[in-house]
Amino acid sequence: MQRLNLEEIGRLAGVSRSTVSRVVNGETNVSEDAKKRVQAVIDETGYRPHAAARSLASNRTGVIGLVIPSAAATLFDDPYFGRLILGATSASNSIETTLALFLFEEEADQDSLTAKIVGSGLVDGVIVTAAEIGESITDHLRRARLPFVVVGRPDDSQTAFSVDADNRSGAHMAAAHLHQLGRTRPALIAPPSNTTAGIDRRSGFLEGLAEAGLDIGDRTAEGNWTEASGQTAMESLLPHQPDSVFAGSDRMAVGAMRAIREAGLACPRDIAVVSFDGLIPADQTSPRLTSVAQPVAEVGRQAVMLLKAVIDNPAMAPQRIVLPPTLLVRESCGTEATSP
Amino acid sequence: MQRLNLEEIGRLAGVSRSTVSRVVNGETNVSEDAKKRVQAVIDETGYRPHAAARSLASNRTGVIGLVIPSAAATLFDDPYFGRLILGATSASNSIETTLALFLFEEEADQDSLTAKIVGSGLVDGVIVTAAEIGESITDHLRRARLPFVVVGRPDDSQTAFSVDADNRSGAHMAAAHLHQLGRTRPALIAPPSNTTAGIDRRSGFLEGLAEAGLDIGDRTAEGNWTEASGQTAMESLLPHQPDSVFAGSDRMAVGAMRAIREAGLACPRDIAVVSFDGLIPADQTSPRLTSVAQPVAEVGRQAVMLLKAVIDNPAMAPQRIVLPPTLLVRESCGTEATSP
DNA sequence: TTGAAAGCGCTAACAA
DNA sequence: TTGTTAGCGCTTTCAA
Repeated sequence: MQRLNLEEIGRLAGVSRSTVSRVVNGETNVSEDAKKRVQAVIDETGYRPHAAARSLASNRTGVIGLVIPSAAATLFDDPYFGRLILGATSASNSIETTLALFLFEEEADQDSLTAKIVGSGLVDGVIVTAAEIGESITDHLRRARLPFVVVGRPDDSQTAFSVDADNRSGAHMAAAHLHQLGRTRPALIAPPSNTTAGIDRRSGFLEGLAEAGLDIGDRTAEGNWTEASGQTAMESLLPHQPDSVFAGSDRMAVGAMRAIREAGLACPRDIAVVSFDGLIPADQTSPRLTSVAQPVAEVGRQAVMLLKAVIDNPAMAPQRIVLPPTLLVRESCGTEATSP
Repeated sequence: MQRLNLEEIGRLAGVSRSTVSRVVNGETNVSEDAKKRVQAVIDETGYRPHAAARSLASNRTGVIGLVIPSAAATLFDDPYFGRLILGATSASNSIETTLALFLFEEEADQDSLTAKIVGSGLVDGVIVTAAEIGESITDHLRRARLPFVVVGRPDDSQTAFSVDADNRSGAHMAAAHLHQLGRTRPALIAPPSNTTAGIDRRSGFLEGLAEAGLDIGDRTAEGNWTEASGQTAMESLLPHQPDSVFAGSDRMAVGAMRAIREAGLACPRDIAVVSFDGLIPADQTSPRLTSVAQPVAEVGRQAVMLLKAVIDNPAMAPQRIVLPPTLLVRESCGTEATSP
């Protein structure tokens, strides 16, 4: 079984390899007749262009990288990255490019992997998930002139391409929801303030509160995304007698609900809970969690599409795509306004 | 900024491009002196070989594929694939190869994606997760003579390379554990019988029971991996008054525990629960779930290593690697034997 | 609209 | 131990 090549297809179709190449690449300057003959031979033989040869000649690999930094071990405990990968893969498939995954496990990996990514010409561009503020990867990429798109909010949204969920407005919605239901003593379990998502969710929530004429007082604590931290935070909040709480992530909300239960209080009666993410299956909590759902897969999809655009047109002006979250109203906030 | 190539490095080091190539590829027939000079230039310039050119000349891409079939949307709700990807990526990084991800979302994708994978010469080999019995992907791969390793138990373990957790012995351990704790009326929530993992876990459990002189009676039901199915199964089991249950997956166990709780029974007092997977965080259930943990990341790692071996030595004899699970004893079975 | 020909950066067989 | 040379399969001018 030997590999078919352009020359061979050309021979079978009675044209030169150049013409076959033109047909394969959908160029227009080919006669209908030639095109038809060539296509027939291709279909018949199942010919597929050789990726490496193509890359070498065209300087395009048809591969994009998805870079996920930081200790990934914990990352997969929540469905976020799975969803992101899913969306990105789906979009990649739809545009005939393949997705390569790069996980940084340790700090040490970062430099060597980055060098490998930019140096080998293996990818046409990369998508970088900006987990924490102050990444150096993007610097490397910029220096190497390798097209890249950031998922999240980059430090310099002026010069970078990025796709993000609208954390700010999502958190704002959560505040409005609590207010609508008549809650007057909201608390906040904020996500880490060393992440842009954390910063945006916190400020969006406070903004929403202010708009509703509500005050957070000292009913605020910070968690680190985990369930345990949500529980601890809620425990520290209980003495301040909140009647509702916004947890900056589903997992922290789960912890918070446990704290509420263990304190002998009821959710939503005593304390309404709303969270951010919308990633955990509805029936995994009781009562089912009301949450601001961010469109994670769609973020992945759009990131791929944006990256493709940048690759195809390197002169493109920086662009930031912000995708709206949706409020999933379930039972953890109740559905009727509490009487004041 | 123009790309450095072998010729250029050779010029700077005063040798031919062949010698540089030899140094880069760690061949031994190079004089110490030449090697040193070349290496110095490489370090200085940050030269990296061009992946595509290398592939074209050597017929090796340095890329392996990880193929995850079936509707992936639901797959990421449990941490299994995340862990697998993690292990595979980590191993790939350690052997200087990169991992490309191929997800089949729909049946339709399967053929076109498979054709793309085998036809384009994009990968040196692939790892296939065999979710369900009767895959046709492996047939394609075999026909194309593309090296592949199956994660799970392939239909024909005689002729294929595979890596798997020892589902059978793991389930066996679960049975022994229940017996040791003095439980005499065990029930089984079996995983789907159209998966090899499901078959193995069921038979391993029954075998363990038999060995302990216990009988399952009609205390058996089948789930479909989901929490909801575990709950339904447990509900159907309750009338048969089991004093313990083995759930074939963590998620089904969570559902089962909910059914137990909602029936007004206590776990572990009335019914001990042991599950398989060990994937969900311990404190996510109450009581914390006793589970047979399968080494998922390690399976991914070993699959990569085995694939590399096959790629490097195509004549290798088929090999199956089975990794032992470990019993995570927590509280859902109690820790002391119940009095008979 | 077509074909001829050069060359992408590398490996590997061969010769020296 | 080293260098020379011939491709790998494709894209892409350029000329016809």
